[in-house]
Amino acid sequence: MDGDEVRSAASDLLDAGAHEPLDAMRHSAAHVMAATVLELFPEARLGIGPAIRDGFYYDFDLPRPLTPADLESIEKGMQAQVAADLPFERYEQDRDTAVGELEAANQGLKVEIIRDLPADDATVISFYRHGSFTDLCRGPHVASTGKLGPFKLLNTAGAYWRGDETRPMLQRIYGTVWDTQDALDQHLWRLEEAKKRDHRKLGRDLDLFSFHPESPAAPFWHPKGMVLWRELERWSLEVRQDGGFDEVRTPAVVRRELWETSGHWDLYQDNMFVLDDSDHQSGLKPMNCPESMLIYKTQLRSYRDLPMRLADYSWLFRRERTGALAGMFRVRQLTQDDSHVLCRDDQVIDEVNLALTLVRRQYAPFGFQPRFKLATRPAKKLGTDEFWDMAEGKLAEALKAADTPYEIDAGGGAFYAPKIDVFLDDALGREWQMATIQADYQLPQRFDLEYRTAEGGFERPVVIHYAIYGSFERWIGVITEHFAGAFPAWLAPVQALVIPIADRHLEYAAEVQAALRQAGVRAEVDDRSERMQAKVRDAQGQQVPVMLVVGDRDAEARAVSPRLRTGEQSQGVPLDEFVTELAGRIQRRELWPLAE
RNA sequence: GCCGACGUAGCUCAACGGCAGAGCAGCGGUUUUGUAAACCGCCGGUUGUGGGUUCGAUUCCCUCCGUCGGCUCCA
Repeated sequence: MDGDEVRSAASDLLDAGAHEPLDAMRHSAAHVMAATVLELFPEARLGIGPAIRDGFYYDFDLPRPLTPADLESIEKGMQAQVAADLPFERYEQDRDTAVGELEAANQGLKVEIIRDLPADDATVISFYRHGSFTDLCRGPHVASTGKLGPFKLLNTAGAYWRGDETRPMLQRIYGTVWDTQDALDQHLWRLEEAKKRDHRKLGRDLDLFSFHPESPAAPFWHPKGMVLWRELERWSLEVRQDGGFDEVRTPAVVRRELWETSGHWDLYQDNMFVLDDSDHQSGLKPMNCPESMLIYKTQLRSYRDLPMRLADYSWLFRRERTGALAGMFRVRQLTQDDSHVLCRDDQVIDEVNLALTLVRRQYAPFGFQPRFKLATRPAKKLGTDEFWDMAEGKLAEALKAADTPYEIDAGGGAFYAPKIDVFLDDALGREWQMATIQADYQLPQRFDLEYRTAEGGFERPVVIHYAIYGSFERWIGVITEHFAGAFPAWLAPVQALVIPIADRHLEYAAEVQAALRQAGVRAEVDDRSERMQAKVRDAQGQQVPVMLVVGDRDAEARAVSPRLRTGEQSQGVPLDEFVTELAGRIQRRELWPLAE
């Protein structure tokens, strides 16, 4: 669930919002579920129950934790209500009556919602009723409970009342409902498929990385994972180099004074690993930017030096809260493909434009089509409205200059600057936020950066930050799930596996391997004393892009019989010809071989 | 950090108050094979940790560690 869903969930009762038929169905399903829960637990207090992407949830204050068996009985109760085909009826009440009735029904949480509604007379307190169940609700709903599509309750989870961790924790039940059985089955299949592709499982099966309790949430990279990492790194550095970047590297242990200057000591310390030495305090760096500021300041810069583009791929350390950790998606030690551009104010648009170009280029060999959102000023912000008008305007202009369609994420900006967020849709239709591009006017001020102008005066530069993969860790997690472990050949840890049919073919297999390696292909020989069929099976399991079966016929003709992991195979392909073709595809970073 | 669930061999799982088991993997041997699993044998465990209840705990209770689903956080 992403941030937008959270926001829409929280404002559900204040917002007519859902007008899609599917949304109405989902919201109605939440009511049907709440009705059943009240039957089973008459003392239950109701929180909120909105439609969300793919389904719905409802929050309850219950006398005891729910069990999977409870979910089953709730589902049964819901089925009964669907069978009864109870109509949904809307009615309105004035504020006092509504509060009185809800208080009588022990629904204090609902009372709180009403109390927080705007107090003007135009505010209508509307309720929806079906059967004996009524709920404070803006609607709309389907006509009757019989109109609910096929549904399934998925899981339960704790959720703070109104998303506030100082408030009581309620029990949330998630469910999904669709207009057809087919659509429901497909959704359940996607959930199932996501489980199979889980990068934590594939990372182990493909021997890419491991996690250990000795260093929770910090990945240990195995040889194959490291190959993948280096390929990704090589590609992103190539993109940076073509974009006019220079690479730098900065220390991990940094004294407190720097973080005080950057503001992290005050604002981010909870997320930092702080080290105490005898005479001073330090912090492991959670971000690279402050240190790049120091590099900038080692000389008096001229307007001619700008833009100065620095890439810093150092290790970062963030003391993430235990409950937030999630495989590669949230780790405590990470590496960003971090980019800082120090430029003049009049260069901001061009530099953001360049960033957008680099983002698209870096994503291309993965087959991703990024989508962009302009995240504008939040309620709690630094700086004047004039500043925000200017900063948002520049980002918008850069998006336009780069001919980039985008959405607006109103209020989604950081408190000190607007940003452009970049999103990807993976093979299962899941949305991931990856890159973020920010034009930062605060940090140069904090570090008192300046440059000599043509006129001999001093001006303050702007810093544009972005990381395109985001972090290597998270990127590897995402692409592992996107490709289900079947990485394109240019990324695959083993690109070609030579499979000799019998021991007498080992010598020729070694020749084939040497020819491949000569051409820059990561090639191995499966010299185990196994049947060829078993070697093929294992290679398929490891998602090796290309298997090269060699036997008598091949050795004699200096040929190979390739099999792609897609199942496609041919025989007697001349060795040189095949090596050239494969090496070419790898060098061009083709999205190959792909299942259908 | 909070709510809930989970933790048994390298992996996937069984046993659920009474001798801890299977498949795969690994190792040894046999087999030398033409495109998704050859055959035989062997090894493998202080049931995450510490404590409690019990004649007896993998099983029940508590602590801690870790993981998972969410919430919160993601300057």
